[in-house]
Amino acid sequence: MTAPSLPPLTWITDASGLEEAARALSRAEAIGLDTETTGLDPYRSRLRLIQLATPEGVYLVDATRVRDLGPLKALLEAPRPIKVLHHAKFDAKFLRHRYGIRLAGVFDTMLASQLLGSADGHRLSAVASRWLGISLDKTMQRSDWSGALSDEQVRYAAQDAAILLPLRDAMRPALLADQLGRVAALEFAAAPAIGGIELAGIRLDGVKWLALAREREREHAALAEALHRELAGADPQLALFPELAVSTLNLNSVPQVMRALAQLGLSVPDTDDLTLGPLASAHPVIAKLLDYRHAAKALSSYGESFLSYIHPETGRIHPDFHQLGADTGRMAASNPNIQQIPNQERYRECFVPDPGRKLVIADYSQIELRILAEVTGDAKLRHAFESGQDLHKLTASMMFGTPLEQVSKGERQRAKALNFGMVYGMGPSGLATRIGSSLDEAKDLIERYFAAYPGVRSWLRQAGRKAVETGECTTLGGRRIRFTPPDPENRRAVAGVERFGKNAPLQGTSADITKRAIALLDARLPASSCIVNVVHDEIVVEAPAGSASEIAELLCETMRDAAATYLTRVPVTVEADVADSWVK
DNA sequence: TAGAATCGCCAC
DNA sequence: AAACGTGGCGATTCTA
Repeated sequence: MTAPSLPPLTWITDASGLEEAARALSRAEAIGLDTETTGLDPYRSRLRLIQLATPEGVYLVDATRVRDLGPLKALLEAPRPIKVLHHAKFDAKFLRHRYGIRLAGVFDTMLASQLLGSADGHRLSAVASRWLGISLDKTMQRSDWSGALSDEQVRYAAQDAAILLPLRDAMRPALLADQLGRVAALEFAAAPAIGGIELAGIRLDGVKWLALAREREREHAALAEALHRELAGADPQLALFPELAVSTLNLNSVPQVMRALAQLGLSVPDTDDLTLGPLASAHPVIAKLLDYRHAAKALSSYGESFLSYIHPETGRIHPDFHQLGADTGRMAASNPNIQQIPNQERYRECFVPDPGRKLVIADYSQIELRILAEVTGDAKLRHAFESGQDLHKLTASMMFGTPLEQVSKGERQRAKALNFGMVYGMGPSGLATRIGSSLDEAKDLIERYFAAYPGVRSWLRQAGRKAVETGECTTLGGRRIRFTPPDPENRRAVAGVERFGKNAPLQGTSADITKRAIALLDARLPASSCIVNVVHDEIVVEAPAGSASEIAELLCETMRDAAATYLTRVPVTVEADVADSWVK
């Protein structure tokens, strides 16, 4: 379980050494690539070492002495040799920021490990141990890399790069045996591009945001005062000491609010929006409580504290994107979660381009329903998209036998709920709650929906069954989503897996498409433009004002190309807008 | 008392 | 009791 002996080390401290190394490296089929930095933030930390490994030896580039990586640029940006990295996004960000190098031809052992779906733990040490039976000492990882390096640091740095080659040799056959070659190529190509998105960040107008926050603070305070009066006044005991009551009742506490409501004669099983919403019209205090919670949420998540995410050096927000954040293959984001900014204009208009530039906002229209049409092959659903007509209206027309031009608002609304519900594996009771109908009515609607789209019924049934039986779902991009099959006796667990089995291939294929678009865009966009945000089926690019309309066209075309890689029987529509803020 | 668990809610 | 999928996160409450 010890590390193999280290191949010879070659220090690179000047341009001629680098050129010689580049010649040797370009002959390799694959090279291990790793970097050591003084910190995690590309804007505030420096690259200290660049380690490049071949089976013959490891080159150590002293980045404090070699400022120009020119001789390596072509090699790092070309598809060959393969660059093997662990968590390529991290190194790619530094290389792009410090040297303008757009890393390509990547094999990422971290992503490979995640795709292979082994147990948790995808750090290099865990992966090396799992695949090579080697124990790596990572104590040097967080050591001080800013000054002179100890022998131990150098050994550690070289070993991290050297280990990547045998690691790839071990993982590649496993990926191929598991039919994961296609999705691995997709993820590997997207990784440096996603690093580019983090590096670019997105500008937030702090003045505007703060004004919005202040407005909400006033709202919040007024609602809190009114609620305290109404809720505390109801308690005969507390009514004797209203001042005390005002200071003790915590409006953010579910049990406390529940008790206070009970004293008003309003006993509720839950205090969430779904439960209280229908009661709001009859009870003003509940309406006020919901308003209060809205303001409280706005303030805690999207108040003044949000400004701390603005990077002092760039003046922009640089969220973390988790490439394989969801089991379905979707990305997740954090610090902040840029994918859950309120969809209201007053928030979104605070996200702006630099002066003289524009935001180009593009999104796929109803992509998951188009994927549903593709995978089910349902002739009517495919035809609906081919016709280019209003899908929900068309669905309503088929469900209710109403001529297209006579479809009522209510009919269209119900058809829309059905269309969206199908993507989530919704059942009769879920639909009934959603649209406020009886269970029988919901059952009738579902029956009408499946009568309109018979191919959808059979596919969904099969997808649910397959997930339960095999413990696996697949996407059109070749992604395999594996999980422990449910206990057949556990009806709830079985139902849950059935719903997942219906949704995951659709959501996951959507992720495949968006990631493909990200990778293609990174290669096609001119250097003056960059992707600044991605929200599942939406891509935002910042571009010079003068070329924004051309970039919009390029964005649309590229997103369509990405979709066409996986959807061959259904047309895909992309809508793009050029704007001065993140508002379409 | 720190961290885990839970509730509630934001997005697509 | 549950009730349509995927996440992240703030505030409160629980737990060791």
